[in-house]
Amino acid sequence: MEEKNLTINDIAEELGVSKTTVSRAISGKGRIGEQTRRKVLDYIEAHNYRPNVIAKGLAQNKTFNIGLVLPGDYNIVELPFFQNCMMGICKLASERDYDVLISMVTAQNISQLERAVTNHKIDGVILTRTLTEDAPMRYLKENGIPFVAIGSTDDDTVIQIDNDHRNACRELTRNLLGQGVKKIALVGGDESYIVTGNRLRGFQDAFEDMPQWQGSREMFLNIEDGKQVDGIVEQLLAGEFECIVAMDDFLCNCVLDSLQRRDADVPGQVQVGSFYDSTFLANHMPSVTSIRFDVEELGRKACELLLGLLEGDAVERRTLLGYEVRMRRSTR
Amino acid sequence: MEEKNLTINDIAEELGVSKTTVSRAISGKGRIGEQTRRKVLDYIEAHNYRPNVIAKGLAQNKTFNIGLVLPGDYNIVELPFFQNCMMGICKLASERDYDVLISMVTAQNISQLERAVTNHKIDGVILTRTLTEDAPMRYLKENGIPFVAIGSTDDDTVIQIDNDHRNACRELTRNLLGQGVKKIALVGGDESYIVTGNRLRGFQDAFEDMPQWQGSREMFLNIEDGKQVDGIVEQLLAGEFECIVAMDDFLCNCVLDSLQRRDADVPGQVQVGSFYDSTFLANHMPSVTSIRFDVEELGRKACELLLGLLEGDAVERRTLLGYEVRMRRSTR
DNA sequence: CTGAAAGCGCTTACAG
DNA sequence: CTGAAAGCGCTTACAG
Repeated sequence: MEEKNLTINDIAEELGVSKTTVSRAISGKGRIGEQTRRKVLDYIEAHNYRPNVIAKGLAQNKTFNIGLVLPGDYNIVELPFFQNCMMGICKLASERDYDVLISMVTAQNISQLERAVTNHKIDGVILTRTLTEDAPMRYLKENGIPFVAIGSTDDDTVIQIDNDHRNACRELTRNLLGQGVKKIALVGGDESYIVTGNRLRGFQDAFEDMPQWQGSREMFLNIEDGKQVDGIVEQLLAGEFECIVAMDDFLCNCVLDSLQRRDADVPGQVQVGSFYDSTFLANHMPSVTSIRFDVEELGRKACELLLGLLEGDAVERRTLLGYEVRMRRSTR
Repeated sequence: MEEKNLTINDIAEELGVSKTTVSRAISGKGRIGEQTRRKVLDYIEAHNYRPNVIAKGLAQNKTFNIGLVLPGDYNIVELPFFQNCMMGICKLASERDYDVLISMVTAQNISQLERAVTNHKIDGVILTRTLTEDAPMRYLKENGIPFVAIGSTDDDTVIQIDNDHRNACRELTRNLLGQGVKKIALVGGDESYIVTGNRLRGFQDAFEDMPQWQGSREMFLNIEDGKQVDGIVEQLLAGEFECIVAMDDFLCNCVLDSLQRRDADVPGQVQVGSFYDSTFLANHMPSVTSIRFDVEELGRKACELLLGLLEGDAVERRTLLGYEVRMRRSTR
């Protein structure tokens, strides 16, 4: 069990070859006789030797670690997103023999990220969200660290990957309008999140798509808590709005709570939809119309981009992943 | 900005000393003249040199990485727990110049953990939960990897740290009984989670504490979803139970939903409590009586234990952290 | 107090 | 096709 760690040196001695040869057999780089290769590989297999990645890294000036930046100041409904992202990233990294090292940052404090970088512990970084004023991103750019951003940003020097929020919201909204909704409202969150802008644009796109649509619409942004939502809902009920779309499940949940407390029937009196399905509302009664993204795949692809970047591949600057609009019982 | 990396060698040359001396100035190990030390340290400060931790590690046969094992198969309400844990761990690790490398495992697949270990990428591991049949734990023990477990286990050769679930549940239950509840039920989750057993025991302790208490109690375990809960609630309402305690916020939420659908007033007709406050129900109306733990502190302490272990300190085998019972409006 | 040398476990020109 | 040697950036006996 506790067999002392085999090294490339041990193997070389044991097999009567040089360690150069052993190294070549393992890496597959450099010419080497087929027989010698087999001999080495067989030995390795038999003694299940695993090269020391750290030493390899030192020699190649790499770490085979990628940094994953996770927000320390999250909203609870965002958690499944980060978790699924992380899963996709970890899986791909693992397949390619990289490891994932995490740095938790807040808007005010990115010291964990700085540490990982200045300590030479990572080859590149994945950002799991983008802000309009993005400290981690700025830091990485200034220091020339390779990174990819999950989320969107105007800065098109950064490699970014995102779900197509805009078109997803557009399609969901269009569906609603197409069903004859005449008074519709949008409740959205923090505008310092870039995704908020994208969702908003998608919502607006839908109206441009349907110039024949007649009715009134109302938009509320930077809404933070249930209290505010409750006020808005009160106002909307008074105005006899028939449909409320929330930008995410947290807000949507607030809307539903508020409607329930006010005895408004969903979807009879008011239809409700969410622009982001975090699985929070999956089991809600009635089930809520929303949009589904494959977040694990998003993480996986992001990681693939970063590894490509690190290995010098030409890499797509901007990747947009699909979506799936799910009309459920909270709308008609 | 893109100044090529300074090495210990560059500094030695620049200062006309040996690299041994530079190394000693940095590490503080070995005798060294105060003047030389200052000189080196000043130079380092001025050029803000950071030693290459990887190289240091190679020389010392360490990595300065700890592995964090996170479940890939989680229930959504557990997420804030893992997130807060991670925060505490990352903060302490960062302070001590360690990094945190994550492995996501499931009951069937611990390959990410195995990779990190066999690739020599970590010095030790933190487990973020314990199961009765715990594959990661078994693997770590078999391979002699130092680790600490967040959560409890019977195996007292393992270093473990946990919140005092048992006493917390005991106190909460006692409060309820003390208020004159006569028919009380417990709804609990998966018994393969050790914490389930602890909560159950705490619940039972309360009755032993109050032998004078007269009434009926009912316990339901291994409950998985809202459907099952709904059935139980129906049965309990029929039996005129006045209090339902759920083992966690997920189940509690199911209970509340079910009660609401059945028009049962909380706390008027039925009082409701939760044995674990994940912040999910924090904003619920009415606010839910439950137990609060300082999870970030838990993670922090766990990390402290592991680092102590790695540095050869004598380390407490079993650490139990406090709790806070919060009586709220869902009970009287 | 200080330094030369060997070593950690790999890789990679260079020479043969 | 194969190997001796130098090197990645540190540490650490050992000697002085």
